Amino acid sequence: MASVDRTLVADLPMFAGLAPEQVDRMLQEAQSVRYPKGTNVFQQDGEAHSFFILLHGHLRVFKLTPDGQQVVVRFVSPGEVFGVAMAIGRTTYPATATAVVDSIALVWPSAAWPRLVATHPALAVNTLQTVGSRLQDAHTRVVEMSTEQVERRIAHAVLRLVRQSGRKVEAGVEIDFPITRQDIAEMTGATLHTVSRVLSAWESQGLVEGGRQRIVIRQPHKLFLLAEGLPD
Amino acid sequence: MASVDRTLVADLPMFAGLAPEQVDRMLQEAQSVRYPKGTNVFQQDGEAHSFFILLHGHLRVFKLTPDGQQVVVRFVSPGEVFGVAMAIGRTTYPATATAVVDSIALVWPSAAWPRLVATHPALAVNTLQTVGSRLQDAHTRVVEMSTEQVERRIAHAVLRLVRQSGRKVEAGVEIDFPITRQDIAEMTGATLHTVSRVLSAWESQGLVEGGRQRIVIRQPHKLFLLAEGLPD
DNA sequence: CCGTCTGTTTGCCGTGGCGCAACCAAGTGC
DNA sequence: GCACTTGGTTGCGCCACGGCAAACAGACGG
Repeated sequence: MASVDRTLVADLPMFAGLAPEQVDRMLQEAQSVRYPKGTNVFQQDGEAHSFFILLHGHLRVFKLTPDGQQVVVRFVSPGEVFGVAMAIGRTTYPATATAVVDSIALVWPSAAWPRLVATHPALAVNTLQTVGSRLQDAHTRVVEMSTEQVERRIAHAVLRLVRQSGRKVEAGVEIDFPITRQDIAEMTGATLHTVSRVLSAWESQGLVEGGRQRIVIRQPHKLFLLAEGLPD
Repeated sequence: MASVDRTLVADLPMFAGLAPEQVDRMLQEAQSVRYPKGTNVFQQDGEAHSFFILLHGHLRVFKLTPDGQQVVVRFVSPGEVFGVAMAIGRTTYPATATAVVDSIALVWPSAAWPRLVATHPALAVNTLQTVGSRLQDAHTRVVEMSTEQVERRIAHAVLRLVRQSGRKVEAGVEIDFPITRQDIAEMTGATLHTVSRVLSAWESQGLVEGGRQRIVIRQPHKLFLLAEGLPD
């Protein structure tokens, strides 16, 4: 097992309040695992054997409904903790996580969680903050889905992706992993068709420019105004 | 300050893993406060000075959008922890909590939280589980809003209310606090009018019976089938 | 007991966005 | 280089809901 350099991860919010030696000791218990593009890191309803920190790549976390529809819960970026099912009192994963590009994650056995939090109480506190902010995100999403129409929901979703994974390019800001219109649809409760129409409209206004699994935001501020429903 | 009998609250999930004396000591730091019907326990964007356990009554927690629309986040029932903004790393409350009936809550100053979790690590673990299950609820709601049409969403909302606060009466199961069609609308992302129409339709099928701020479910199983989209 | 207020019901109409279908374009594998 | 697959675009018709409007009924205060 290749040991992971502490300096890569010691600054993550997950490890706040832990002494460097403590972080080292935790890292020694973790494995670093590769997940090639398209593979599942864990599966909905599968036994929650592990929890993770993403080191490299991007994951798509989604729920599958009984009738086969997918709903994207979130995208995971490097540095984020995920798969903490055990910590929140579950024995199975509530969703599936798939690598959208080749990815690498640190993996701990869930069984180690109780001992780890007992030894490092800060872990529970840090995880509580992480889960708490996800709860707020989820509530924000509920509010948006309750009160906004599709175009604004899509705008909000795109802006969130920009904040989380925006990369500056010549033309503006690009979302730095492959994402389809279908993905955006599954994030916003819209259909592929509607998302496509909206993005096309934005493109013709010079707001964004698109491509296959690619979105570049040319005028983030304009998009923000649109998301907030303000006149521009 | 009236001291609260430990036996009333010691079994709550929040205090799991704490010794009786520890619970006693925590209770000594809490105040028991009355909130008459219609008053706010805390306000959205207000400073998160306290966290709470509801002893008696029912609260309606909602978010207000910039344009004045309300979205109900949840209803709080006796025994539940709420207002844990500080624990999840916020300095202000993300929503408003209003007493829908005369209510009583235990109140701790948020400032005491860091010391309390340091002394009783189990608190962080228990809160993590609570927040975690709320996160799952929120995700369930997102999935429902993304994939189901109104009638099924309303059915799911009503069934959740039944599970949380159902009281057996002669005619069936009644939701044991006053709730309006508008409330249901704000829980499901529908309008008052649509909710009213749906409930009327159910009533004419003998599924439920309604009244002013009152819903009695006469055939919970039928409603469940409807919620799951199964033929009956 | 009456006026008022708040919650509810119901009809009618308009429409946002979904479903379907056809077509197109860019990768990808052989 | 060509077939095939995957993702994207766009037109058309429809319908589930929302918006508006009007009327109603139980609760509450004076």
